[in-house]
Amino acid sequence: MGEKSVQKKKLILETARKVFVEKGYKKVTMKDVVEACNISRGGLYLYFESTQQIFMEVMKMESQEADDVFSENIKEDATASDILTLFLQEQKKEILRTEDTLIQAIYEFYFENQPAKKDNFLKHQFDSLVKVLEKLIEVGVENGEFYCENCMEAARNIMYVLEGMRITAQTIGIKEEMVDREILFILKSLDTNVE
Amino acid sequence: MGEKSVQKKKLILETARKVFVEKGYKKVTMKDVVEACNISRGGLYLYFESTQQIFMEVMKMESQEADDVFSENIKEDATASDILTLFLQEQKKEILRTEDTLIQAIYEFYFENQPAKKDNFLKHQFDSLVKVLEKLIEVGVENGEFYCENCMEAARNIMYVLEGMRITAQTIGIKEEMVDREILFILKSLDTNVE
Amino acid sequence: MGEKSVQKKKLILETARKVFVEKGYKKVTMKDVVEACNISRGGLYLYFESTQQIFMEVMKMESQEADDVFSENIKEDATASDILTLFLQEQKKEILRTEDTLIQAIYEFYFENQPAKKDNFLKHQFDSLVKVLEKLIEVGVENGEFYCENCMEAARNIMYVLEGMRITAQTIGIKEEMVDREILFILKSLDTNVE
Amino acid sequence: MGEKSVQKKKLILETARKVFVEKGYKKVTMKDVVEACNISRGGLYLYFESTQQIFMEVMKMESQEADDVFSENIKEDATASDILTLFLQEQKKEILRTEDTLIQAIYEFYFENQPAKKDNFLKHQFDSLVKVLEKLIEVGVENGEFYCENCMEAARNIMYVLEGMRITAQTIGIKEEMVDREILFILKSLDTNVE
DNA sequence: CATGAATGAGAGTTCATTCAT
DNA sequence: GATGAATGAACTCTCATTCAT
Repeated sequence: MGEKSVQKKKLILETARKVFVEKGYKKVTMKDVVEACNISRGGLYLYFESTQQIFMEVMKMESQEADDVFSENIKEDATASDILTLFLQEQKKEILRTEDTLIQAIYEFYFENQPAKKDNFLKHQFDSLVKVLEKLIEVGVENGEFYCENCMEAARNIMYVLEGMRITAQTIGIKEEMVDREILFILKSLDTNVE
Repeated sequence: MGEKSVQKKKLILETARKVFVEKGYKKVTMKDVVEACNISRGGLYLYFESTQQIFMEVMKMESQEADDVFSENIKEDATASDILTLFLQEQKKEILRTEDTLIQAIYEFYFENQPAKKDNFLKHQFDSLVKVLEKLIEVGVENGEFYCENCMEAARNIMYVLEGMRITAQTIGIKEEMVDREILFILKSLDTNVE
Repeated sequence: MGEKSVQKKKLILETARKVFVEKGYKKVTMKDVVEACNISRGGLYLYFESTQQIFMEVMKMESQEADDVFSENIKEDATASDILTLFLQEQKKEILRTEDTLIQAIYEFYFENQPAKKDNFLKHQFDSLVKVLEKLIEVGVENGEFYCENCMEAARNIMYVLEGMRITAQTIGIKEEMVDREILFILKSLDTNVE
Repeated sequence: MGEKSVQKKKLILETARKVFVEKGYKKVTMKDVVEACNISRGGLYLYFESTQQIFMEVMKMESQEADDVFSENIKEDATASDILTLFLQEQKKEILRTEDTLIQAIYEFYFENQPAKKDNFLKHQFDSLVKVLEKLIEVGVENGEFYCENCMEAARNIMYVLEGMRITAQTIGIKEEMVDREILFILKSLDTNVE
C-alpha cells in the first residue's frame, strides 16, 4: 500500500469516526461511511470490509492519540495528590462530554463483540489505568500524602466509580455537581486534606 | 381487548424478552419477534407497532416482577447490615449473570432513546435505589452498626461502583472474585466488622 | 334479510358514501369502510363483499335520491327557456361543488370498470339528460322561444360542454365566471334573447 | 449520471408508460414498474423514488413528443379552416383511441394531485390550446372564412366539448359517428361552408 | 486503484379475507 | 347475525456486496 493509500485510509477513518460519534456503532452502515467520506461505494471496500473492521481501526487510532494527553500535563514536581487530582479532572471532562465522544459506540461495540478477546481495547485501557492508580496510591502512601486502610482495593474501586458515572452519564444523565461530589468522596477516602 | 388478548400480549412480551436478551435492543426486528412467537407477520402489529414499544413494555413487566424479589427476602429481625449485605449479594448475582439478562439491551435502548424523558425506567430505578441505600445507612448509623465520615455520599457512591461493575461485566468481563472484593471494600468503608 | 338488516345496510352505504367522497374510489379499502362505520371487520362482509359492490350500491342510492330534485323545481307555467335556464343553473352548482361530491370517485370507478356494461349509471344518466334536453329544445322551437340551425345536435353538444366543464373542474379547476360564460354561450346559440 | 444512465432512465420511462397505459395511475406500484422493466427492485430506486415522480416524468416526455406532431402537419398554404379541421381530426383520433393512451392515468393523477400547482401539465396544455384556437378563429374571421356572433367564447367552448367527449369516451364510451357529428356542429357554428 | 450501477435479500407495514366463538 | 383475532400476500424501501469498466 503506497503513501497515497495510507493517506486515504486515514482520511476514511477520521471521517468514519465522526459518523460513529453521531450514530453509535450498530446503526452505522457502510453506506453512511461512503456518503460521509464522499468516496465511491466500491472504493470503501478496497480498504475495509465491514463497519466492524472500520470501527476497530478507529478505536486503535483513538487510543494512540489519547494515550499521552494525560502524561503530558504532569509537572516535574507534581505530588501524587496533584497527579490524582489531575487524573480525576480529566476523567470528569470525559464523563461530562456528550459531544464528540465515541463512548456509546464503544460500549455498543463491546456488547456485540463480546469480552475476553485479546485485543479488547477497553480492557487494556481499564487494566492499565488501574495499574497507574495503584502505583500512584502506593507512592502517595509512602510520601504520607494518602492514608487508607484498604489501599490495595482503592485503585480498582475508583475505576468502577468512574465507569459507573460514565455509563450513567450516557444513559440517564449526570450533573457536574454529582461528578464533583464523587471526586471529593474519592479524595476524602484517601484521607487527603481536601476540604 | 379481551381476556384472551391480554394473555397473548403477555405471551408475546415474554417471548420478545428472550429475543432481546439474546440480541440486545437495536438488532431486534419485528420479524425476529414474529418468528420467535410463531405468530403471523400481521398478527404482531395487532398488539405492538414497533420494537421500541415492545421493549418498553418488556422493561415495565421486568421491573414489576423484580420489584418484590428483594423485599420478600428481608427477614423480620434483619439488621441494616444484614439488609445491605443481602442487597449487595443480589446485585452481585445480577452483575455476574451473563445469561437471561436484559442489561445490554437496556443500555442500548437508552443510548438510542436519550435521557430526561419522564418515563426513564433506568433513572427511576437508580434514584429509588439510592434512596433505599441512604435510608439504610442512616438507620445503620443510628443503630451503631455503621460508621462513616461521609455517609451522605456513601449511598450514591455505592450505586456508581455497582453500575461500574455492571457495565464492566458486559464489556470487558469481570470475575466473581473482583465483585467480592468490591463488596468487601464497600462494607469496610462503612466500618462494619466484616473480616 | 330482515328490517333491521336493511337499516344497517343503508347505514353502511351512507357512511361509505362519505368515505368515497373523501378518498375517491380506488384508494378506499374495506378497512376504511369498516372503521368509518364502526362495525366489525367480519360484519361488513355479511353485507358486501368488495368496495366495488359497495360503490355500485352507493351510486344506485345516489341516483335514486337525485332524480327528482330537478323536476321538483319546475313551476307549472314554466317556459322551455325557464326550464333550460334552471337546468343549467343546477348543472353549474354541481360543476362548482368540490365538497360532498362523488364525481371523482365515479370517474375513477368507470375508468376501472369499463364502459358498455348494462348498468352503467353514468351512461344512463347522460342519455336520459340528452333526451330531456332534446325534448325541451323541440318544445322551445315550437313555441318560438328558441331558434337554431342544428337543433338536433344542440342537446348532445350541451351535454358535452357540461361534461367538459365537470372534468375540468376536477382536474385543473374552473372559475364560476367561466361556467357562466359557457352557459350564456349555450343560451345565445339557441338564439334566446339573453343579454 | 452518465450517458448510459440517461439511456436507462429513458428506457424505464418508456416501459413505465406502458404500465400506466395499462393500469392507470393509482394502481401502479413500484413493483409493477420493476417487473415490467426487468430490473432489480433496488435498481429502480436509483432513478426514481416514487410512482408519482415516474408518472410526472412520463407526462413530460409525452408532452414533448406530442407537441410537434400537430404543427408538423400544417401545410404552408393552409387556411384557418384547413388548420381547424386538421386540429379537430387530431383530437378525434385521440378521443377515439382507447389503446396506448395515458388519458385515464392523467385524469387519475390530477384527481389525486390537486390543481393549482404551477406545473399542472394538463392546465398548461388546455390553456395553450385555447389560445391557439382563439388565434385561429381570429384569423379565420379576418379572412372571411368564419363568421360567428360570439367568437371570443367559441375557442373555449370548443375545448370543453372536446374535453367532454374525451371523458365520455373513457367512461361511458363514444361512437365515432358522435364525434363526427360534434365536429360538424362546431364547424357549422363557425358558419364555414361545410356540408 | 477507483467508480458507481446493479442486484437481491430482508425489514417494515398494510389489508382483504377467513373463521372460531 | 356479529365479532375481531389471525393469517399471509403484497408493497415499499434500504443496503451490503459485487463487478464491469
